[in-house]
Amino acid sequence: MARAATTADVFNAIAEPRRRQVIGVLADGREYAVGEVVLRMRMSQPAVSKHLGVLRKVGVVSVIRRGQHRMYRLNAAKLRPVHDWVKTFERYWTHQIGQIKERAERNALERMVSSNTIKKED
Amino acid sequence: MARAATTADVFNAIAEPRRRQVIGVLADGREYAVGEVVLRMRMSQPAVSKHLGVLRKVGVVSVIRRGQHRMYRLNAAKLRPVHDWVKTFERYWTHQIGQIKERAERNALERMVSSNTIKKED
DNA sequence: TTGACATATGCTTATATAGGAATATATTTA
DNA sequence: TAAATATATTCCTATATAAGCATATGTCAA
Repeated sequence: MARAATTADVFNAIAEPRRRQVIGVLADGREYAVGEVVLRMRMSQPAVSKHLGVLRKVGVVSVIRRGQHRMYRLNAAKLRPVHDWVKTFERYWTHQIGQIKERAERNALERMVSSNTIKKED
Repeated sequence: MARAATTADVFNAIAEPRRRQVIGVLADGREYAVGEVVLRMRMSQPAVSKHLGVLRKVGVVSVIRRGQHRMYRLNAAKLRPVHDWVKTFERYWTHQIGQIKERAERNALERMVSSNTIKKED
């Protein structure tokens, strides 16, 4: 089995740095024509178009046509699964780091006691 | 240029669902032997070993050898770049959604005015 | 209609998977 | 030493890039 497609889900889509950069351009919530994105990034027009295409397929951006332009807009809500998933680890670096470390070590000891490494003492 | 390696950075490493699942097992901060992870997931031992290998290369997990076991532990701090990046979009779904939408539309209108679509009226 | 402009798409190439199966490499125990 | 146990590694294959280049498609303007 090969790697999942970049369009498989948001996690895969944002794995590419250039794509996060594109998202960064749209981050102010305004809509941008492809050409405007190209100007703000050091990338070719086809490359930008393709990245926008991936982001569109996963719903992270939406498009509407206006004249000869295609206006792209960020649909930040689609980033929420990433946010929610990684947020569950917030506690590991938000203050009480010491406490958490301690608890982990205490638990580790607990497990050692019931591990086969020490089964001799049974 | 091909897709970046899964070991290129955290974003690529966590793109794989199975890998997030492995992280989920280690999420309590305790250390786990490979076999324990295998038991908690419906995956072969080699598969788990490989995923752990990727996570180790990007520093998301650390290993220590204890007897014939390899104890893996989550190093959640490495997930922080993901957290920090996606956190900047929190405002889009945390309350005031209406306001933000409004602002975006107002800006969109502003841009329309100076766009060539309406240049006729010049 | 013709040309200028904006954007998407097709093609090519090098590279990297993820998982299964088999096997190698410890390490412990009898 | 041999068997058992735990984990890593190798080989295999189908699949999917990302970027550059050329080109197709669509739209506006004169």
